[in-house]
Amino acid sequence: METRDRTPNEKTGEAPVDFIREIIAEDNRTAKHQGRVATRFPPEPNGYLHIGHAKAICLNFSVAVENRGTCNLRFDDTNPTKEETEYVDAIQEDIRWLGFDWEDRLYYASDYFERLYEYAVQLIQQGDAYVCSLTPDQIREYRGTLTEKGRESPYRTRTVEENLDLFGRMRAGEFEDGAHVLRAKIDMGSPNLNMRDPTIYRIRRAHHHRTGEAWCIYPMYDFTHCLSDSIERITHSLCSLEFEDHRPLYDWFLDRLDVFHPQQIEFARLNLNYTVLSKRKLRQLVTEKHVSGWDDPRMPTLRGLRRRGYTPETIRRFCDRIGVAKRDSVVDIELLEHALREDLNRTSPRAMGVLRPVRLVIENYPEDQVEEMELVNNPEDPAAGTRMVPFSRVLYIERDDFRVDPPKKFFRLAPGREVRLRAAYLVTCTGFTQDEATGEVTEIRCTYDPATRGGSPPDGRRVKGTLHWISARHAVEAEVRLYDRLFAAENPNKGDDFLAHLNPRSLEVLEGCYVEPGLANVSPGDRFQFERLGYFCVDPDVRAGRPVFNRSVTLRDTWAKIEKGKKG
RNA sequence: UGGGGUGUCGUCCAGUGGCAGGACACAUGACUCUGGAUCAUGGAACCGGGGUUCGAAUCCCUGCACCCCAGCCA
Repeated sequence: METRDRTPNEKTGEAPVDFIREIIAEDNRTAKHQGRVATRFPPEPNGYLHIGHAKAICLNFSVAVENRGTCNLRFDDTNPTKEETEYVDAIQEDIRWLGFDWEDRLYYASDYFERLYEYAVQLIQQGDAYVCSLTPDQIREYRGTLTEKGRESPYRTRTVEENLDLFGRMRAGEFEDGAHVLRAKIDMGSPNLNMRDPTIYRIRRAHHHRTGEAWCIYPMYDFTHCLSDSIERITHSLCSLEFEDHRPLYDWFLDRLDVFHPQQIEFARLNLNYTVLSKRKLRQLVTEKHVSGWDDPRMPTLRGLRRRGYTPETIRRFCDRIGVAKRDSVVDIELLEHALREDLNRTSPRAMGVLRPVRLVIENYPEDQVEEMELVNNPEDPAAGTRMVPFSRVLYIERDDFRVDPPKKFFRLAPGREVRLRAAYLVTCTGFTQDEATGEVTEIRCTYDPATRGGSPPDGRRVKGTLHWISARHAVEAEVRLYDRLFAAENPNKGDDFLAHLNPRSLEVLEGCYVEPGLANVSPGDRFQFERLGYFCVDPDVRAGRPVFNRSVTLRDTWAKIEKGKKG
């Protein structure tokens, strides 16, 4: 695994550690667990993993690796009505893609159902749990409110024998769904609602993705999670902030049962601006078809990011950079984009692609001549070598690269102006034709200077603009999908309708784009930097002979900024 | 009005009694056959009010703001 790059500490020169790594280091120092470090990533298989999960995955797995410890993958599958094998497969695939390995430590909370049942029996025997026959509404009513204490259930005083009998019959399927629940007997007067006799088992006749119909009672999260951690001898159980209130309960079960006691530590989950990360909202985007699926390149899911062209390295590096702390925060999406550019700049081969083509005719270039121009594949990586690209009399250039009436600081092509065609020749614009009705430029004409082959004028004259181009005769047609952020509002969660903030221009599909002939036979997942435009990734949707590219992210664009600034 | 948390540049993260630092973003300049990359420079913050101390982001007191909790979800 690559070295971490967290902010260096001035005094020690070492990467500072977050508060969790600090706690673990201290536990190692005091040999709390004989120096053993065991973490786990515990997803519920009821949805696809997203960038927020990546933060937790990176934390749990990295902390384990750094301490020569282990990180288990455990599916928290205690609610059969919501969980499906489709998700357990997808989750494993995504974690592997991210680059983490749980080796043979794949577990399911449902593996522990029998032991959990025995623990529940023990609780009953100790007088720490009872079967409650209140209805859900009554339970809620008895629970009290944030400011008022709760009242004890009339069933709270059932004898151990009666509870044992009832609980056994719950398991045996003698009761209707919802007729009874098993509750921990703690304190209805606790200011912490979680301690007001929480439900630990409910009757629910539903097909479970692993245990099938074997059970009709299922344990609740609070009971299951701490004991699963204990069974796996997890040393540090990392979870998000909203479980802070649950920690006393986590500890209570382990103390009452007198079993191995992991430490729960909470950290702030990731929030990203211009993004929603709640499973409910992501699901809604999919089911209501605001996106094409869980892997739509605009989705913050790992599958979406992958299809967009993100690399595992980018995501891991991003997670390293955002750090781990307890305060709620909203990370700027630009930091993610920066991580992507940084990675792709280093690794992506360059290519030329003209997205919105306009014909450029070189009047003094021989009609049938073709020259092969040598282009550098990656200036950041000399080992990537060079390639030959055909050049001829009729080319396509980017519509944006020509202006009839150029604004200040525009140093691309315009009537009378000279620019460089990348790695080819210097050309001077001699004229253009326009559509009479629309005013749209239909063709640009120019002459070239044969002495500038390769792009370097022998007289050393400076040319400010360099344009990318595609030889019309050799052009490969492509579809290009221009993606932008899915939401137009910085915080789409604000207000009661996040869909109202959808960015209407989050996807623009361009047909009739042209790319270098070398890109005729690309494969899904191949990444390129289209010079001067951005990073692009080949989509799985390739149709016969016509590649489809997704724009992962644009290049930083100083000119766009200048233009935008003028208008604003 | 109960309980649990959190407040440091625009954003994220450090700093744990001794010059408030890094990254992203922003701005300026250098360089450049990608208006990319790279390099240099700059502006920019300790929630408020008291107190302790030679010295406070850090310790104490007191306000304030924000987040989470009333599933038989996780």
